[in-house]
Amino acid sequence: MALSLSGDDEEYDSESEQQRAANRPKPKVGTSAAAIKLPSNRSSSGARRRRTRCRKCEACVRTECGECHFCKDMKKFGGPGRMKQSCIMRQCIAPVLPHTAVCVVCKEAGKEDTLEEEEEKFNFMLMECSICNEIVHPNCLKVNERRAALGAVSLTRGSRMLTGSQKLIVHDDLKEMLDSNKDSLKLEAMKRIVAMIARGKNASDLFPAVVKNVACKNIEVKKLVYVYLVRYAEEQQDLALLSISTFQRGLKEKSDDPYYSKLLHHIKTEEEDEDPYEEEDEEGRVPHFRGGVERRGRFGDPEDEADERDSRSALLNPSVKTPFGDSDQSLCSSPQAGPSSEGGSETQEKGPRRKARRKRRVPNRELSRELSKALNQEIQKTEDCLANENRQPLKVEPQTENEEPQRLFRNELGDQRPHLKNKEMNGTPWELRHFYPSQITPLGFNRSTPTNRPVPPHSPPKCVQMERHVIRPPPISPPPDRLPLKDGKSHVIQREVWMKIFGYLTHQELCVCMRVCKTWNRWCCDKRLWTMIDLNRCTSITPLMLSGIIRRQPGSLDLSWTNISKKQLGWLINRLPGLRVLKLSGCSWAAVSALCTSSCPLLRTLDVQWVEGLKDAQMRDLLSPPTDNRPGQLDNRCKLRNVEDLRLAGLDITDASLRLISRQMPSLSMLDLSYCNHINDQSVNLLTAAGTTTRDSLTDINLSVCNRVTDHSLNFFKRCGSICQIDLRFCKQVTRTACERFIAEMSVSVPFRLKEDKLLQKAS
DNA sequence: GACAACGTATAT
DNA sequence: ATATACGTTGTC
Repeated sequence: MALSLSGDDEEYDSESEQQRAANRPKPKVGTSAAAIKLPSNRSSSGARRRRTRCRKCEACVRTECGECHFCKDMKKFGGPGRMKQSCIMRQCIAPVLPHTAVCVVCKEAGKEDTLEEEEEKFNFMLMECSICNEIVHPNCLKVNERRAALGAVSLTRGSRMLTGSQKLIVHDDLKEMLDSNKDSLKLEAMKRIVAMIARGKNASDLFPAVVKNVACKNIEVKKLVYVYLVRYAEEQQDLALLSISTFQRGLKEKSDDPYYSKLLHHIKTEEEDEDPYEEEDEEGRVPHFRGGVERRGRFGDPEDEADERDSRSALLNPSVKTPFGDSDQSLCSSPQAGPSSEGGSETQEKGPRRKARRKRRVPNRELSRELSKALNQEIQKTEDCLANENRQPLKVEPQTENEEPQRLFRNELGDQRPHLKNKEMNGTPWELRHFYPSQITPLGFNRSTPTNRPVPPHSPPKCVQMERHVIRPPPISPPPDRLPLKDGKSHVIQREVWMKIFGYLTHQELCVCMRVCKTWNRWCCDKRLWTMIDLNRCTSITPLMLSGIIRRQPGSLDLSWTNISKKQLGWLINRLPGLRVLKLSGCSWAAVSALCTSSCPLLRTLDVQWVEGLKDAQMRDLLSPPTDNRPGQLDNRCKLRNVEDLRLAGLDITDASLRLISRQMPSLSMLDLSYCNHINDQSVNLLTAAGTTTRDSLTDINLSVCNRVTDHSLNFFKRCGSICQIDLRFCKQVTRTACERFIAEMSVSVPFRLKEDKLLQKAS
């Protein structure tokens, strides 16, 4: 939106940015820079406050790793100290507002700590409006609203009142800014205006001021003017507006710009080019905004590739688009748009108006398309802004157990914050629909290993730069405590009971539930319901999915047979401090190699079976300690030192790898070496040799379909103190007799039995 | 006042 | 697109 302004950059960046731009060229900025601040604009709404670490999350309580890029820059680790960034392993996953933050209304700090009741907590915790950046207690909004004699209105309306109260001032400011001869001010004004439109506000009184800027040389200003005019023309059902002479003049001046020359062409030919396909017009313009259900069916259809980005933008931003009166009914049924009940009501509320408008159809199909395209570009910009918003952690101050007040805030106040609602509300279900394509059937623990390695899709999607986005995990127990009913009462069943019920549902079913209403949407996102995220064989891992994963902070993540890229995987690992189980079977070594540079000290289970290209050399990289041996770099232990369950089936590894494993993985308890053709008796000897830790730690070893393993290996296993299961099924050189002999000999100390042919299991 | 590090401008 | 630099904010 203008939309690109996502409200976020509305106040905070504008002034400081301008100054910065002016001051930047010289590396050393004088202190005067700070002095030139323009407090006037800032006063109309709060400057955005920087967030600070929560000090509680797993990342915050860690010590610096000393290995990462940022640590190495630090003076304490011998670096120059120029980067001034936090250790990558310590990047807070739930940043909070600084404790000096106070409510803009009552000037007091967050008070939720003093309260017991969940709803009260919510009402008295500090929250930040992402449009105006003001920090308020939701309760103070309500109070304000009552004072304004607006009657009993919802919190949602309350927030609108707050922003609405600034409208007059803002309008005057905007006119002034548009009249100024500074492009930067014009740009800022246009950004705000388009943002207002996106919020459903009437900006028609600004039309004369905006039109003056049609000829503005600044391309950004011009684009926004264009967006405004398109919106205005649609609103007024007056395409003639689009060809007003000033507008044309403005475009002509920039006729070398394909964007504008194309548009100009359409405007010029508009009159003679009457649309002969009026009936099809609907089809012609709708594709950009197709609903999710329909889209799901089309997903992956190459013919639709071109539309995909657009349709996705629309899906992500239904209410951004809404003010522009474009097709929208598809969104009503769109699962993406759906989870939020207010999203639905908003659409319904505006429905009739839009229907009426639709009847008086814009005659020029081409132009319509052009408009849709332009609008979608703006919408896309918004989406980008939303992505950026992740960088501004939304977390509000104190972290009670019921976290994510901002999410709540957004949902509650979402109506006039299309950009927020879209991100929070439909980002989730959108991703998740793609998490579980129906054809997915997770591979088991490799008993039915494919004879032909399934080919993971090539050319992984490019990973957006998300390095420094802060993505918050879900609340542990999101409010409200009970489902609010229409009559103002609450449902008799408490949230925790619902949670138990939700606990019985599959993730796919949870995704359906998330579309029911905003409360269910919130509840169904509960971290406890997503301890394990399974994306096995999901053909395309998208950035949205990645952020969805981070928000849920799963303990277990299955990315087997996906086309995840190295960058994506590295990004994920660095942001999943609590990850215990990681399954990457069938991925490329290129991707898995991300583990070489990322530290995941808590990882307990690593599944890298059937990873193409994973041989001895790669195992060495995977298991070798960090290479930095400077003083202070004391951690020379293996990056995967805490892995207890290692799955290496189908790899071309030899004794060289096993030697490393036996030395570097002291906690290794379960080892899967099935289908490893190079594994032989000597390998088993290495694993069980005196002095190795694996000798005592191994409880479960899978050597099925290892054709070089013979009866002799069984003798080595006698040395293992903890061994409980030895799987030698389908090992051609292992005999049943040898297994029976093993059982007989072991019976003195540990009773074993044959569970299946050549599958030895401890009896008790 | 020292230190940490957020958020963004700028360089590559 | 990504990496680097740094003014400035936040904490102690």
